[in-house]
Amino acid sequence: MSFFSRKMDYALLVLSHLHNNPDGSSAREISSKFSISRPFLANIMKILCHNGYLSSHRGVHGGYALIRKPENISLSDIMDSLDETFHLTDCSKESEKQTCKARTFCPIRTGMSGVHDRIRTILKDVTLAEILDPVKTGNSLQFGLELVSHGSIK
Amino acid sequence: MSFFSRKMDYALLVLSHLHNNPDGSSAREISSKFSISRPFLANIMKILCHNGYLSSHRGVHGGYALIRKPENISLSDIMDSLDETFHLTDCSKESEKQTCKARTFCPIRTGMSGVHDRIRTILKDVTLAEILDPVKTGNSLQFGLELVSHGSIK
DNA sequence: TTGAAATGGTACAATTTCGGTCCTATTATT
DNA sequence: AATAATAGGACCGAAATTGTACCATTTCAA
Repeated sequence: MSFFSRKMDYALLVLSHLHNNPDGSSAREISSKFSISRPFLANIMKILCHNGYLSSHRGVHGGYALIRKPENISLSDIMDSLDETFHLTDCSKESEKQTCKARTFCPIRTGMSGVHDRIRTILKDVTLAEILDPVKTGNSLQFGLELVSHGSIK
Repeated sequence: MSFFSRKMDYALLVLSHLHNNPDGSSAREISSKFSISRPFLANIMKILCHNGYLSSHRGVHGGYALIRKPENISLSDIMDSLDETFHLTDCSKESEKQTCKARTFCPIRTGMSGVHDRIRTILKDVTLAEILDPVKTGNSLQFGLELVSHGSIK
């Protein structure tokens, strides 16, 4: 399985596309451009709109437009909006009936929490702007270059 | 969903427990100590053994023992052994029929790759030793402290 | 020598999550 | 009036995760 769900991928695509099309676009247009299921994409756009990322306009020439600045949207924000808040383990979910019977003497709980925070820090730091233009942002410069030489995604 | 599967959690528990019990232990013992399904845990221990982390000994007083040093076991290693190699997106899986039809013009591929590498770096850097004793290792010191003050896992 | 306790291997079943569909209502444009 | 779009749901099938079962083999001890 992948760390990012398809919902998350598509949300990023939507936000990206709308950033490049300031006049807005429709679910039909985006689904066709990226060969994605239209109803599925529509669901995601509804969510993004509901969470304040997009403005919506009904009717024949309706559609969505991006209303939040990419610099102010973190990966963590988006995941939260999609109801996919990051958790390293079940244990790190705060609410929920904690079924783990070893909490009081769990030998890895503290150590795992450090890892949790390190990954969460990345997700909070990386913004949509950085995803869209990785070279311009200082934070990701090294990694953007590393990508090219390593070619971890081909 | 959690980033780490239950398999991964249990594997860490096993490795941790065996580190604290250098003379070895059995699946029965560990499953009972942590209130975990014995057959399920047994399956995981088989895998860990098969991948060279543990030595096994059959028979009445048999069991498993840790044979690799915690400092030489990264989270990434364990995930790979469990057949759960980290991928940020489907796109970052190299083999597999790449079904994404937007590869050539995907606006987020490069940016995502940077994030992929940053998380992968953490998973490769963090060792079992660090999980077991987060304060002693320099790398995680800051995060170990952050944990206490933030209390992200309660 | 027999039985119990352990691993080895593998197949199978239950459950949950994910990815996606469908339907109806509402709004806006032409 | 027709069409194209969003709004808000319920719903479903497939796949992954999680857990079980079974049987064989090894080892030790009574």
